[in-house]
Amino acid sequence: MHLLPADRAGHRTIDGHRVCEAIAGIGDTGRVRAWAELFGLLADPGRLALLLALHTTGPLAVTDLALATGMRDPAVSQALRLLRAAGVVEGERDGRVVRYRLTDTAVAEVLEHGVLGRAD
Amino acid sequence: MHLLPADRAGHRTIDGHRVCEAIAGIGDTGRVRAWAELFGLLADPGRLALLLALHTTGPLAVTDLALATGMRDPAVSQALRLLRAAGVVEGERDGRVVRYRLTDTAVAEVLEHGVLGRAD
DNA sequence: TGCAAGCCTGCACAACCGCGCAGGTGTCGT
DNA sequence: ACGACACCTGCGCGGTTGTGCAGGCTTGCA
Repeated sequence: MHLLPADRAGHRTIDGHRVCEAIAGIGDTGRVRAWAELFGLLADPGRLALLLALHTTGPLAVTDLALATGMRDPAVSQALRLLRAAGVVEGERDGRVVRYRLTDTAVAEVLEHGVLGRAD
Repeated sequence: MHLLPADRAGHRTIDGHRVCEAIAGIGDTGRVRAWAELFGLLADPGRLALLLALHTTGPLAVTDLALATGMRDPAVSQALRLLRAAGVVEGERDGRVVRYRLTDTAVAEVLEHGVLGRAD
């Protein structure tokens, strides 16, 4: 198991074999980056509150989201823009109202297993 | 169910009842903040790789972590400092080597249910 | 048709973050 | 005791991010 990329070959190691094991555990760099980006979307209290609201009560309008979270509507709009660009939420127009809903199952599961359903 | 905080009472709403439902779904603001902070720790590719390595292969030294992730040791040190301040990892000294291990069960579960054990 | 509501955008500001480099401290081997 | 090693810290830089304000656009209602 020589998973060590060649660009870092001439270095001392403490445990040696464990390094390869760790590299295997880290896995594909692209996947790590993708997940880091996803976690970054959850790293803002405003966005996290929005996603929680959308996850628990389904489609919601921007104004109601602003009211529920205490944010101003431009902030909500901007947050939803990011989330929409990431494919996490989708908005559907109904007259002059746009209702957003959560579309990403990975985010939904992280919310469910993570922040909800936990005593601590 | 009038969960709407008094500071935002004189506003129009689209759905009304759903707003209270959403507020209930969001829950305690402090908890949301705490989780957002936790997700923020996972939002960096370097830190996420470190945590994955620690989670899959157990205690690891700084040098080995730097080798496994491709980061330089000051970067690893700084990342571990943040994680240690947050109570996510702990370091144990063994001579001039410090081996770190994952101590936060919430982070471990998010890693397990989230980035690992998933086909997409 | 005119007005208000709902939503989006641009701009400018401040704050934060991650990184690399250089240098410091404590520990082990000789 | 001396040098090498493992780890940590301070400093400064560049890039990114969240936010507020002001204004524009589309839609519904009177």
